[in-house]
Amino acid sequence: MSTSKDNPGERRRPATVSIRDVAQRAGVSIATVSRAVNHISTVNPDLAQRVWKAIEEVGYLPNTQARALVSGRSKMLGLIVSEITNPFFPELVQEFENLAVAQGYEVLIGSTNYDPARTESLMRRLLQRNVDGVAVMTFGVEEDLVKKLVEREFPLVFVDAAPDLPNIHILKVDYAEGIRQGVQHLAALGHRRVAFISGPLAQRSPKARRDAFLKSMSELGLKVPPEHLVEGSHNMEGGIASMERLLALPELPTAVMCSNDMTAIGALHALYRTTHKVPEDISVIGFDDIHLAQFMLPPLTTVQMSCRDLAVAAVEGLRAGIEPDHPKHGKREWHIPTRLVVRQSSTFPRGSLPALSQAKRNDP
Amino acid sequence: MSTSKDNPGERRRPATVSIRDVAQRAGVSIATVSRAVNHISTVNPDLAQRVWKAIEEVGYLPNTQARALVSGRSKMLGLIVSEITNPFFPELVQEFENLAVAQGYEVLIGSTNYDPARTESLMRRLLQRNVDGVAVMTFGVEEDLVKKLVEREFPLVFVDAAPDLPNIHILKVDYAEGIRQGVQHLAALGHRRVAFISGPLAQRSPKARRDAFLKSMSELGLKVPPEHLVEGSHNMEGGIASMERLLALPELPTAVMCSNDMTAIGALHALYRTTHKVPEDISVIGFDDIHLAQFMLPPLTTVQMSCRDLAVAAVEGLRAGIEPDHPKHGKREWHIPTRLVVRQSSTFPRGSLPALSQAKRNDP
DNA sequence: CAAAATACAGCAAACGCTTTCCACGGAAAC
DNA sequence: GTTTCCGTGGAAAGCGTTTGCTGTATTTTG
Repeated sequence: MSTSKDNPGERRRPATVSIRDVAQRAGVSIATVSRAVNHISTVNPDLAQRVWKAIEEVGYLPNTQARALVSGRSKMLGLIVSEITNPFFPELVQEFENLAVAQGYEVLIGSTNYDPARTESLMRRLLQRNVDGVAVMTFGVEEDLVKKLVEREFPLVFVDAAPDLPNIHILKVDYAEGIRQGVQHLAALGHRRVAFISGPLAQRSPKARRDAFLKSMSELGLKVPPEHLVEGSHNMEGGIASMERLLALPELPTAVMCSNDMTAIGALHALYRTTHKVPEDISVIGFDDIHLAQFMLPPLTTVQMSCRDLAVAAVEGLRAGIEPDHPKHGKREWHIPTRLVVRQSSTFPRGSLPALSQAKRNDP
Repeated sequence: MSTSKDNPGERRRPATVSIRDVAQRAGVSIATVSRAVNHISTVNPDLAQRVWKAIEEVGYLPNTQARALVSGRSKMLGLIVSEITNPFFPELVQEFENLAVAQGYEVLIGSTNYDPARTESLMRRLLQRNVDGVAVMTFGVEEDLVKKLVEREFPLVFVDAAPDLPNIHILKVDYAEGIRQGVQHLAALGHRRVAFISGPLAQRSPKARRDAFLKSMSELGLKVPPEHLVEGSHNMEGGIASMERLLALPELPTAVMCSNDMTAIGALHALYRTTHKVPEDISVIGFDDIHLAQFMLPPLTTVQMSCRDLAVAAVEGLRAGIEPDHPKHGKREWHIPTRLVVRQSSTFPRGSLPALSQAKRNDP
């Protein structure tokens, strides 16, 4: 029956306004209301006018669930991140959400916290809620996570790497570009002993960053002794611990690159507690360029990976997989550039004059 | 017709497994499957067993949308925050989400960014998605935001203040408690000139914090000259700017309390750039106790407002409003305690000896 | 001016699920 | 042995939308 029956007291929970109320008010059938709402051209403009007026008057909001049921599209997207409390992700979430909402989608966010069980149940939740697609923005994909979804031809977006299957989109972050810029920046300043604090190497993306670092170093003929490669955890605690390990070394590096900004911030903190000055004694470079980076002391030189770029590609990728007539329908790979942002946490190594005089080359 | 009809090739987009597939597989009616899924006691255990087995085999996930449509419950909660990029909120979101999910709810998150238009459309989105309740955790409620929802008897949770209406729950944060502890802590150390950097005073909660500060100060007979009260913006930029204004004063305060941690962190940064040392020259106290606080240099003394407490109260409040037989059904106010966490950003004012003169340290 | 084409409102059938109603037994009560 | 009752499962009625089809004015065409 219509929600707006004669007995106004006997409603369900929320006195929800349905399409029938609008129809009654406007004196038309619900079909006409539906068509008016969806801007279907066959409806008489006068009638449409009347319908819109009625909608305004009764305060009607189309029920998305019912719509989803019949259209098979929930207009919801899943967004999986590894840790919402890592400052990079809120920035990404923000961008993603803005873009998605602008396209009429709602976003269901979940964080894996690197816990497979949690990830498993997260996937189930998203499927059950009938999301139209999922962007997996955790920078380290658990393999089994994919399988669950790949079977159906489900629109998915991954970062860095993913199986080569229809409707699986992939955001190829160009780590090499930005990291090479960072390494060359340091080398040009005269640094020869550059250490690297990585993320958890079990994950693909931290590994890719470290590899890019090693490649860039070797391109310049610079050696990286194994003790200059330490494994962090992509958070501040890991950055602090890793930096402390580096500081315990008999021969200190003159510069440290970090796999992400939180690690770099942790490194800065570890250094503040010592007598070593940043950047005079040790230069520090981060990765991500989170908002916080520019407020560090000194402001952090870092490799920027724009979360706007990431979000745009993710949403477009998803839409391309969902909407059959999306312009980029065929596209499956999206290039995400990175670039160095020089601030004040990097300078000449102590005792070395501008890069002209590479006087002290302790490293062959 | 049934999804599992004779022509298995002609499905809609995602080859979704429906309740009918399970029924067919288990050789029972869909009603039986439904009852088994919902653990209704009247179903024969043997049959239930068979149903569960079939569910497992075909990989069935109940369609939440369809469920919501008929039950009138979407099992989704709205969570409104002011700025997802403010580190306090991701921590809150995380807690809230964990609790909600544990109760079978999904969470739709939105940030207002202090923009009324954005807030307006956010509300509309949430209503349209049929969320069962909304927690408005932005610490400064826009009045008109309430009206939209209050008309229906919609479960709502607010922080600090809200109209006195059925199903409107309110999280009363006990600012006085923690802030008094902070002020007394400073006074006990010997501070007499304590400045306060507030949040945007147009909002209720920043104002409440400032009032709590003023009250605590006057309780101790300490005067606060107007120039020691500066208005920040609850972010780092505001903290930096406000601290700089304080530093330009002819007579500096010996301690600064801040309305939230990001402000305090900004203040710390502003101080680092000068010759003033924290805490030797100026003590700094924050509010919130975000994760970052303990990693500051020096680790930040701050008033803790547990976002776990907040999240628990918010979820319980919402559930109390949604589920008619919830234990706390009548409850409408929830008390959120705050307490001082002393770290290393606060100490004796320079030139003053330990607080012998001042009676006794009376922080609990 | 009749016939055909067009425009467009309304009916009714899904969408996947829950819930209510009812029929069918068998067990307990008389 | 008949009646009452209860546990059980099948059939059907929605939940709020969209949409294909039907039907009726209205307009265009020959």
